[in-house]
Order: sequence, then C-alpha cells, then structure tokens
Amino acid sequence: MVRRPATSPRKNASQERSRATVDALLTATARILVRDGYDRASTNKIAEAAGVSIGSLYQYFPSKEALVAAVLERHVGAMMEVVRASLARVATSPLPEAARELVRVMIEAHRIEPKLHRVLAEQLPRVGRMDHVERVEAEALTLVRAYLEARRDEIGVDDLDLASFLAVSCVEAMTHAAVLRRPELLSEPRFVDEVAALVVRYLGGDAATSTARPAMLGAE
Amino acid sequence: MVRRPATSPRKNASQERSRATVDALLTATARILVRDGYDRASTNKIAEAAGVSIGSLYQYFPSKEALVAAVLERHVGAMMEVVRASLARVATSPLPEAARELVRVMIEAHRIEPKLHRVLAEQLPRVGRMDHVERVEAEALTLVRAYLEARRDEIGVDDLDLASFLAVSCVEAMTHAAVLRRPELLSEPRFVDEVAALVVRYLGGDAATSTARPAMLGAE
Amino acid sequence: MVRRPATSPRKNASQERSRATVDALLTATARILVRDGYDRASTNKIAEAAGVSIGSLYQYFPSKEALVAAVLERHVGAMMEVVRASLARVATSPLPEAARELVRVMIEAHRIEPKLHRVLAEQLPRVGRMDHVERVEAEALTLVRAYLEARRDEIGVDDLDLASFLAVSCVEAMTHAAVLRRPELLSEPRFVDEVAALVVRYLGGDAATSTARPAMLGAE
Amino acid sequence: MVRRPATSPRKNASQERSRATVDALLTATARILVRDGYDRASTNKIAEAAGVSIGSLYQYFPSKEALVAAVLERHVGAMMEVVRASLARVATSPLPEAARELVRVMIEAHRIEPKLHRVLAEQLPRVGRMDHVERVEAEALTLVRAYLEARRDEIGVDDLDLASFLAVSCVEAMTHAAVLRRPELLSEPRFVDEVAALVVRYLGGDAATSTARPAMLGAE
DNA sequence: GATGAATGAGTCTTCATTCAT
DNA sequence: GATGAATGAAGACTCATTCAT
Repeated sequence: MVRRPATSPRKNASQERSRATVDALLTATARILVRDGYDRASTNKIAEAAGVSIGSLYQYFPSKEALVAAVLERHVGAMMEVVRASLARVATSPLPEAARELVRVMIEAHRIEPKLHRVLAEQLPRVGRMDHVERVEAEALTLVRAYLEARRDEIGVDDLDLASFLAVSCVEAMTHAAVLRRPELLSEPRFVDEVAALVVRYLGGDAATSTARPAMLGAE
Repeated sequence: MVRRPATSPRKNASQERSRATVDALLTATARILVRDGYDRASTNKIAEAAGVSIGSLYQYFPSKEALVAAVLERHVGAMMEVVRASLARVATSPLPEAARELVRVMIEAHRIEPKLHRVLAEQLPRVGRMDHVERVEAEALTLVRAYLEARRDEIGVDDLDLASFLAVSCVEAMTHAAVLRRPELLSEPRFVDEVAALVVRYLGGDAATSTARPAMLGAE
Repeated sequence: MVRRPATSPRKNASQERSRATVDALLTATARILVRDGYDRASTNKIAEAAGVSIGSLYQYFPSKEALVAAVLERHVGAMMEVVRASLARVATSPLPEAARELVRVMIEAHRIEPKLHRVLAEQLPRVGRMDHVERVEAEALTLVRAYLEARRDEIGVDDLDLASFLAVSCVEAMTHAAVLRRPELLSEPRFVDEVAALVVRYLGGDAATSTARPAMLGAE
Repeated sequence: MVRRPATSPRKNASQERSRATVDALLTATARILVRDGYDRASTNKIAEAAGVSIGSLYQYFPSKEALVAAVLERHVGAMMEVVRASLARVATSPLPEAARELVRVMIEAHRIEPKLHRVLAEQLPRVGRMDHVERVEAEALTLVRAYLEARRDEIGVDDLDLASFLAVSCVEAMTHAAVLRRPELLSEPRFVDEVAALVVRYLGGDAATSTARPAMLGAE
C-alpha cells in the first residue's frame, strides 16, 4: 500500500497536526475544567478554547467523558511516574525512611496541577474511570504490601492487608486533605514529619495498643 | 383566595402544611439524588416525586442548589448530633477509650444514609456549601483539640493543632474510604481496633519516632 | 384533593391551553412535513411554526418521532373513519356496487391531505409506527374478507385470503399511484369505473382464466 | 506528483482504477444503505467501507445524493434489463401468456437485492431522482401499451392508456406489496397465477362489467 | 488525483426557572 | 399561596463537505 519511503513528509505532517490538535484539546480541557468545573465545561467551550472546531473534538474523542478521561489518564500517569520511581528507590530502606519518602512523594505527586487534581478527584465517579485512580492506589498498595511483607518482623500489626490499606489510604487522605484545605501545610517540613510519624508508629506497633502480641521493637 | 376570619388553628394548619411540604421536598430530593445522581435529579422530577407542584418547590427553595443544600444541612445535622453526643460522653475518658469511641462514632455517623452521603460528598463543591461539612469537622476538631489540651501530658506530639487535624482527618478519611471502597470493613470489629490503634499510637508518641524531644511517656 | 366544584374555570382554562398547544403543534408539524419533508422538518422549526417554545413541544411529545406518529395517527384516524362508515353501508350490497363503493371511498380517503399522506407514507418505516397504517389495511382486509365469505358462491376465486389481499392491495395501490402520479385521474369517473371493473372481474372469475375449476357463473 | 512519460497502459491503469474506485463506492453504499438505512449512511462511513478516502468519494460524486442516485440507477438498470428482455420475448404471445410473463418477470426483478430495493424505494423522493424509477414504469408502460394496441380486438377495455396504466401499476404494486409485506407469497406459484388472472380478466373485459356499454348500475 | 484533518451549521433534547391563572 | 404550562438558553453530538498537503 505504501509505495514511497516511510519518511514521507506528508504523513508526518499530518500526524503532527493530529497530535497538536489532541494536545491542544487536552490542555484546553484541563484549563476549562479548573476554571469552570466539570458541569460548566461544555465541549463547545473546550473546542473554542483549544482553537479547534467542535467537529475535530469529536473526531478524536467520542464524548465529553472520553475527553475528560484522557485528561485524567494523563494526569494520573504523571503522578504515577513520580510515585513509582520514588517507591522503587526506598524498597529496601528501613521503615522510618521509607515512610518519610512515601509521604514526601505523595505530596510531590499531589503538587502536579493540584487544582486539576481536585476537579478530577471530585468528578471521578462521573467519568466512570475510577479505575484509573484506583490504579494509582492499587499500585501503591501492592508496593507497600510487598514492603511490609519483607519486613514483617519489624511490623507490629497482624493483618498486613488491612495495615497496608490503612497506611496508603491514610497518607493519601492526609495529603489530599492538606491539598484541599490546608495548602500552606504542604510546604512545612513539620507536616511531612508528622504524617510519617503517624505511619511509622502505627506500623511499628506498641505494647499497650498492639492489636496482637506485644513486639519488642527497640528501634525506629 | 377565599377569605375567612383568621383563626389561630388555621394559621397553624397552614404552618404545618408548609412544614409538611418542605419535608416532602427534602425527602423526595434525597431519594431522587440517591436514585438518579445529582445531574439527573431535575427539579421537576423532585417536585413530582414530592407530590408538590414545581411552582411550590420554588416557593420554598429559590434554586436547585438551595434545595440540595437543605438536604445536605439536614444530613449533616443528623451526623453531627450523633458525633456530638458521643464525644461529650468520652470527654474525660482515657485516650485509648476516647479514640475507640471517636472511630466508632465516625463509622456510626457514616452509616446514616450512606448512599445519600456519597452523592452529597461528591457534589459538595458544586453546592457551594462546603462550609456545612467543614462545620462538622470543625466541631470535631474543636472537641478533639480541647481533649488533647486537657491531656497534654499524655500526648507525645508537640503541635496540638496539627495533631488534632491529623487525628480527625485521619479517622474521617479512613471511615470515608471504607464506606466508599470497602464497605465490608465497616462491620468488622478489627477495623475499629486498627484505626483506633493508629490514632492512639500516633498521639501517644514514641521515643524512637518522636518528632521532637523524646517524651518519657511510659505508655498511653 | 379537588375542593371546589369541577366546573373550576382554572382547570378548564389550563386544559384548553394545553389542547391548543398540542393542536398547534400537530398542525404545524403537518404543514412543515409537507413543505420540507421529514428530514428537514426539525423540531425547532416546527415549534417556531406552531408559535410554541421548543420546550413545550417536548412537554407534549417526547421525541420527533412521537410527534410525527401523532400526526400520522390523526391522519390515519380521519381516513379510517371515512372508510369504515362507507364499507359498513355496502356490507350487503352486490359485488359490483360494493366494489365501486370500495374504490370510491378509497379515493375519497386519499383526498384527505394528499401531500401529507404522501410524506407520511414515505416515512412510515422510520416513524416505526407502520402498524397504524397496516391497521387501516388490516381493517379493510377483514371487512372485505367477511364480505367475500358471505358471497362465496358469487366469487370465482378459491383462496379467499389471497383474493381479499389482492383486492384491497390493488385498490389501495391504484389509488395511491393515482394520487402520486396522475392526480387528474382522481376526478374522472372513468377511473373509478375501471378500477371497480378490475376488482369485479377478478373476483367474479372467468372460465378461461380461472385459477381453479371453471365456475359456471353466468355473470355477476 | 511524480511525473513520468504518459504511456497508454498507464492511462488504462488509471482508468481502470477509477472504475474500481467507483465500483467500490457504489457497492459500499448499497451495503451501508441496507445495513444502516439512508439517514445513518454517512459519506464518511461509506468511504471507509469502500476503502477509499472521503476526499476521493467527493472526487467522483459531488454529493451524498449523487452517490445514492448512482446506486439507484445501477439497481434500476439491472431491473430494467430483466424486464426488457422478457417483455420483448412475449411481445407476440397471447394475452394470458403475456400477462403471466409480466407478473413473473416483475417478481424476478424485485428479487434483485430486495432489501436495497426497499431502502431505495423509501428514499426515492429524497434523492430527487424519482424519474429513474418512473423510467422503468414508463418503459413497461410503453411496451404494454404497444402490446394492447396490437391486440386491441382481444381487449375488453376502451381506454388503452388507462388500461395499460392500471395493468402495469397493478402488477408493480402487487409485487411491491408482496415484497414488503408478504415475502412468503413470492415463492408460491399460486401468487403468480392469481395476479396474472387479475390482469387477464380485467383486460379481457366482461359483458356484465364492461366499461363501455352503459351498465345498469344504480350509481352511487 | 489522493488523502484525511478540519470545519461548523444544524440536530435533538434537557431542565432550571418564570408567571399567568 | 398553589398550580403547571410555558420558556429558551444551552448542551452534547453528527455529518456533508472543503482544502491544504
């Protein structure tokens, strides 16, 4: 079918144009989403903001949801990249250090377009792509779970599933809460310290509060 | 239209009728909200479900948002009542007991119309009445903050503001996460145990993980 | 619920208003359908032509199809009334007279808004209400079939089902063809004569062309 | 774009390619028309189904209507070929035989892509090419008219124009009705017999029902 | 001639809200 | 106060058609 060398400038030009259109759409969507919220972000407005005809929008995205889902995926992808890289790095570090890093990276990840994050987080159920976000947590959960498994003897909690669920949810929730309601906390090192302490103390267990046999963990 | 001498029973009847109409509207709104979600819950549908004309709906509520806000207020009120009563009860109890109660009551509160809670939680930002919800947390925060203040010497955390924020947010978040993603956890006593432990260990502090000068607290 | 005598002018006024709106819509639809055809008859255009808001249109008709279906039903109803009355009248008349009347009434029925009839006939499959029209033919078929049954010995065709199908379809088709392509024929008595003859000769049968055993029918 | 000396084979190749493209387009159009109906048969879909770019489609056909008109013409052409050949064959046969053949060939013609036929028949007025179809009937009419003229003395009808119109319309209509509503009839020889009888009896005339000598029918 | 990205007028439809009765 | 018919701005989406490459 192709009769000429694949370097055909024609096709490339065309592909580049497509890509530019899609990019413009995603960017415009993110902007409008932040500015107007999900409901008021009409596809016509988005197309206009992207400098693209409404027809083109629908050429690339079959529905408003699909468009927002793409923005979501892009955003989640960026967050995951940050988280993944960091967690791999501390896979073998001791608990306090690992916990600190988990908190730090969670905050870092939540700093990527925080307003967009907020809108997307609110609208997740509607976009019907909850899985994308769950994927982030699922991945974090898996990594944390594996980490705890490897250090079971340092852990003062019996049910590792529940423990990882609580640890991950907790850090995520604290970060989220801070982003949404106390943005100033994000830049205070104290905040990282405390959230990390929260996790460490919980996972470390304690004779008095332990859910199981008292563990004699001297350190961390 | 027909004018008769105003008698007090008449006025009462009228007032009662008003109240019944408002009640019917709030109840219908809650039902439709749960069944159809915020977007598809049209005011016409709500009025019909309430057995009230659309005109009357607008007599009592100036807008859809006002209507949903009223439902939200009612719901939040019910939750607050539960929380307030319980927290007053454990104001002087020792930390582990108080923490357990906090968790327990949070879960109990989230069991009030959980589906409605979910929809409202998702739509909060849109209703523009976040303050209602913040009020719940603000109240809990105040109570917890006072509690910690009173037992400062048992607490292994320096910054009581931050500590109460984290404690309250954390319990709220865990409960919320469980409601939304792991409903089965809500009925397992283990869950309460663990979340309570999380809070107690954090607030109790720990020499090794302390964020500040090591406190010499035997246990908590 | 109703507290005042049913003569309430309020309700009547309201009902009349509704009825007027529906009527205006049906009439406008018919007009636009004739003028622009089905595809170009947009609901907005129809509403405008009816002097009614688009919202009102959708208050009464849930879709464009429903609107056209209502027009169709109204039209078919008018035709059926004409046909039914006439056929009842000749139920006991001899074949030639009955046939003539069938043809005459078919033409008369097709004279009711013939342009609308044409558009509707063309769009039937799309409106998904073919049944309405089939009902007309089904009714005619039943009547004709009963008629033939009653005069079986005058009929020179064996299969009465097939015979009635052909007779009815034929008259309908001739009328239809004339309406669509030779409107001038409709006013010529010759046309009625010929179509009636067509039917009479067919049903009367003939030794030479008979499909079955030669019937010894002198004439009819 | 690449220019090479024009050689005849090249031109042929090009012409052949054009022809192949047009064929592919017509075939795809027919298929999509049958599958999706006229309205949902978008030019983009058709181009894709034909393996041709939308640009090329518009190179060969200036509009959607032109495309459908071409399909119609092709279809009508195929039908006409069948009809023409057959009618020429029976030009000198006696009436009963000729009538039978007319009916037979009409059915045969309607068996060519009946689903496409149906869609096209429904959409005719829209394509604005009714003349194509009228041409089929016009041709049949001419042939039948000539036939009747030649056998005037066997015909019991005065007005040959009207007679041929009725005969042709009738057969066409019966066939059409059968195709659309009673497909099972098409394969029953009885059906051909009856329709042929219908025509023969009509054209054969009859003393009692004759259109000529005044009949003593009351009137109506 | 071919390609396919881009166009945008126009479609159906919804729904919060108003107002005459 | 109650009613519910009416409103119309606005939304998501389609598709015949154009034109730069």
